[in-house]
Amino acid sequence: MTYGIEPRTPGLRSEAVRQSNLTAILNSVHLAGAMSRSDLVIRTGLTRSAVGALVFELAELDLIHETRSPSAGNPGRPSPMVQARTDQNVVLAMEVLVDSVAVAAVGLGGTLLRVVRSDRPRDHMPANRTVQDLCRLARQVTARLPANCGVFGVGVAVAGLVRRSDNVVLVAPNIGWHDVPLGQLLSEALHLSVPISLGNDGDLGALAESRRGAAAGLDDVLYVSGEVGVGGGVISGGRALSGSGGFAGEIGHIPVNIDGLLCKCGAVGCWETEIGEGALLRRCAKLPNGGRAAINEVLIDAAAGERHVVAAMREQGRWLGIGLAGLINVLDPSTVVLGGLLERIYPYVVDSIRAELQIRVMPAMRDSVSVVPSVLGVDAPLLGAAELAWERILNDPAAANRWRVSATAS
Amino acid sequence: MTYGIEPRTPGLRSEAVRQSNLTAILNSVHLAGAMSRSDLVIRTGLTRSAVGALVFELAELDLIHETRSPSAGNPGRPSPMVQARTDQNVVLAMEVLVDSVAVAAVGLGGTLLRVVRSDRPRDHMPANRTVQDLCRLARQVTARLPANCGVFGVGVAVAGLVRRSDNVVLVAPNIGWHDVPLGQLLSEALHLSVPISLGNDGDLGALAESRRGAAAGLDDVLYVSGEVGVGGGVISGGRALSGSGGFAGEIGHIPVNIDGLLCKCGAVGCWETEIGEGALLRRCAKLPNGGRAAINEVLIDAAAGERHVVAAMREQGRWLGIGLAGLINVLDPSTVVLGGLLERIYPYVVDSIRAELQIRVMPAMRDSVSVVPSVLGVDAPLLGAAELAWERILNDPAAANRWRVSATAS
DNA sequence: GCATTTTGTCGCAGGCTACAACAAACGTTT
DNA sequence: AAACGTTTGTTGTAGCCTGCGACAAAATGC
Repeated sequence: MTYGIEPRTPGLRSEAVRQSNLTAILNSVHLAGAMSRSDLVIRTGLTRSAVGALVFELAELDLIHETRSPSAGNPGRPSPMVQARTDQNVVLAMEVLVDSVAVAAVGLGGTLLRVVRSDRPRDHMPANRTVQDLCRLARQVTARLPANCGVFGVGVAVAGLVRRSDNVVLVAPNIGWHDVPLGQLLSEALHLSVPISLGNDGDLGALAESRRGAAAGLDDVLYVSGEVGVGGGVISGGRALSGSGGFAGEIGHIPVNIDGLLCKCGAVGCWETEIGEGALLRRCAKLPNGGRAAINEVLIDAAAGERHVVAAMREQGRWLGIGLAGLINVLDPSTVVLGGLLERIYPYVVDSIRAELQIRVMPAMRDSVSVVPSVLGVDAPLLGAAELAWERILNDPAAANRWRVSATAS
Repeated sequence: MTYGIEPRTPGLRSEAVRQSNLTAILNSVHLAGAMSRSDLVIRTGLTRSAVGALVFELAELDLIHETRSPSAGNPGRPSPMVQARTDQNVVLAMEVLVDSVAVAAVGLGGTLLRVVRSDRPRDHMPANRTVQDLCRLARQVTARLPANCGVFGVGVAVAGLVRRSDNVVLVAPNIGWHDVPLGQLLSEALHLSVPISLGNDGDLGALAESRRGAAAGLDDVLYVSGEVGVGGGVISGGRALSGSGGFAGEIGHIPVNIDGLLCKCGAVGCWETEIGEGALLRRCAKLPNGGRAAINEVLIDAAAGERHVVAAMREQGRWLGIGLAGLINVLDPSTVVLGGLLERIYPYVVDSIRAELQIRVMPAMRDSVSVVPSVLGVDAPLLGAAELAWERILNDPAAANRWRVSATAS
């Protein structure tokens, strides 16, 4: 349901059709999993001969392969299954959060092949230490990949504002970074001559949940992730909402309580001050800097039904609902996905959220929106970073061999 | 600066290239005005021969025509100017606001050829009366069109929530409508066998300002229009943000003042209660229902520098800034366009807005966003409705003759 | 084992643009 | 005024890509 007017359209040459159709096929098996060739014919609307040629080309590129489909009992010649060559085509997905870093190999098709996480203190951390950590984890991951495995790129989810044009982390307040050229540092340290793409962890979490998670296949998704800070991302019309500088989705700092508390950002009454980790600990009379341990205590108390913790959760949910209501009125998502800390407290806050939405969201939208917990959990940003890294290949599969690098060469 | 991953891609046939390239040419002269054929070659990246063939086809369809370009003093063979046949190709643009209706003929290229407005009381108005009014105005407009003029469609901007799939106005609180099949009613009453498209006035205002107004050519625009209610629209990545049901952009009801006033929508502290017409009148100690006359008085007082009106404006601006800050943090627009009442009070509120944004918007965005008044003024929703009506032709120019209807035939 | 159904394959036709060579129309220079 | 250089429209050929129709292949069911 869009105003389908296209923006400035550059001219197309006839080869663009081939490229677009290769993308359609590869994207199908990447996102929807293995399917038969005749499924692809239906999905794309192309003819059997066209799909045949396209599948052949992708198989030549070693991106997909065909297998005999198990006879399903139908009459007629069986159509071979087309599936992504997951284990021979991977990207590295990395994650730089406030209190952890992680590296994973993600196969074409979205399979998480190997994951290595490493917790770290919440102190401010110099960038080169982080780069060293990431490289160490990356070596652990690549060492265990099969010999004939090709690596196509690196995607990095960062808990901060990222300038995508040159892969610089402009600000990562909770990590203490400022104008860190993370892309360049990684590229020099990794010894892997593949393209590196950075993205905001909230944006990439949203991407992952809308592709493979709680909102799989949905085109209008709001993802809210409460970690130390509150981040999020918006998928609208199937595309990530990026904004003019790529900074869209800074939902932690929408003003919701004008008479509220001072936020780390300098303003008063940001949403983060009411729904962040600190707010929950405050309401439960715990030390606001108690970190993960304190949160775990709170969750245990909540599960036990402790009266004042349950009340704190209700209040937390009320503020969650207030902020969500505004966002829903602006964005009209079909689904709101709650991740991070918000996923963990979901059962205790969902009722107060729904009550608040019932009051504050315009009727047409309040009946259609659903609020659900994340299903990808902590893996969401990693899987989103992988999607980001795959983008180049998916948009031009014919050029795959130009980007493929042997995993063991590093 | 987008995460350029495309959503589900259907297969393309080779004719899609022609269609896309025709669109590129027609869109160029529609949006950027007349330009030479060699300009089109540069703009599209196509070859001279391809552009030649495309321009020839569009001229055959009577959508564009070529004129000898005035010799610019350069050496070389002069390139003919290509321009839209504005006066032979029009759409009807209609507008249903709370206290006025309007109809215009808008030529290809966006020229406002004829406009007829009609004010009306702010009472609730039955839909068939409005339809009659629109038809009367439409006859006045079409009667004065040239004889050989073709009409391609009707676009309607409505101050309410619109379901675009079947052109039904779900709710228009200030007009008192509920589930009105306006598209169907108009289609029966107009006796014009052209497609009708409805859109929300805020969304269409945003579209117009981002195409031909204060944010012309910009891809990430937030448009806020304070009329009786507060509406708005978002252009993101060059596309109108629509949301899952097409209801996105209901920015009047984001919660900003949790201890504030009861809104007509039933919630407390909606933005509309702080920046709407009623809020301004309240702060100036006027009757909240004084309507346009009272607003005019306030503006005269403000221009005269009356102390308490200026103070009221400052407070109005502060709340404008608070709400805008949240929206900017979420959407990262390059430009915020203020329309309707907000355009008229712009000079008196802009400083308080800027001050508030300075505190509340994240650093990376606050330095890049600009807040400007509308340049299309009251015509913005009409011009947006016209863009909506042109959409079909722009996306498939070769089918133009299938949709063209003689203006005098009605 | 034969009919039926479904699907892959092959050759030809149609549509579209790139490319290169040529022609046309301008200003400039001699 | 004529020759020259420059820019641009035009024309014909080649290359790319998909649709279409006919045929072959591989399954089920009687």
